[in-house]
Amino acid sequence: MEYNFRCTCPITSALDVVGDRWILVIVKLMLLEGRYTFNTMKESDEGIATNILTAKLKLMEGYELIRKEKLPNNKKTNIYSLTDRGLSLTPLIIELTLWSDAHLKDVHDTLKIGNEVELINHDREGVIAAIKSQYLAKMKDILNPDT
Amino acid sequence: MEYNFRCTCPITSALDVVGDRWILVIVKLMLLEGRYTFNTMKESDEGIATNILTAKLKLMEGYELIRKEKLPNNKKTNIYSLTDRGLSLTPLIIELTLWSDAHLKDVHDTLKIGNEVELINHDREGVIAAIKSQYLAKMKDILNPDT
DNA sequence: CACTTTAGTTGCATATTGCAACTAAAATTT
DNA sequence: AAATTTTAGTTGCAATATGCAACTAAAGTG
Repeated sequence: MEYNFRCTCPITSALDVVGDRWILVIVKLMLLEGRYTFNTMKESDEGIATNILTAKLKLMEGYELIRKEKLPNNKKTNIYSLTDRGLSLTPLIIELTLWSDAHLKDVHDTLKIGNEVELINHDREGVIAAIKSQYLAKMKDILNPDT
Repeated sequence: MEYNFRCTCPITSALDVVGDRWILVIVKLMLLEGRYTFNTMKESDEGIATNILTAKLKLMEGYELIRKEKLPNNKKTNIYSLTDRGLSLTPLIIELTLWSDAHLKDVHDTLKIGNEVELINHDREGVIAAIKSQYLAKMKDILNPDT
């Protein structure tokens, strides 16, 4: 994978990896909406085009943010799952949620915010840990139905 | 300002505003590197082209992430400063720093990380508050030299 | 009054994103 | 087992964003 960093700054370098229009959206689809196949991702509200989805999934696999595998009994469906590296973007997702709640409600009238913000403000670390462990448990169940 | 949101998701909507290659980099230049004029920003390590810088500053002003003003005694130099909305992106910047430290050191050998990560891990909220208050004090000093 | 600084603009090339239609293999239905 | 549907893409083309390099105009400086 050809990383291409603009400079030595850690912040800019992180943005060289995840600073685009789609990667963090895809992380959200996987982490918070439980989507783990190509088709369920393409059917999301965001309406991502299939060529873009293909390209971004390939890129994210190269960056080791996600993994692509198949179940033993199905040669067709690809299961995409977040790696630890991808999962560790959870705090970023959390901060985007908080920023939206604080700053976009007035300019975006159909913005859909539930009670996540209160939960996060009450126990940020707990929410992050819960999201991660629920994700891992779910994917383990999908990839290792027994055990 | 014509916001254009893909859907009702708060995370995706936040990315509709700041999810590009430059906006958060510019926030960093202002917040952490003390740059507040066009020329000092263009001279940063990131090497941003002047047409892009012009376009992004205009966009950020439209989004009310930054403000553009002049000092009374200088009709030439524009002073760009972060609004509260822009300043509240600080936690996002912090998380990008942490993610870089945890995940890019091995693939980016010239990545420059100091002791920020320890400070953040020791007192995240304190670091965020300190960055914000130092920024506000500095800009106040520049825009209101007396008082 | 010449020179430099500041903040851009302009023209053009390349890269990224987006749309719509199409495809091939695997799985499912009849 | 043949036809249909599902899954995961690919392909061609248009539009938008990013990048490079040279240029400019107004303001400030020596």
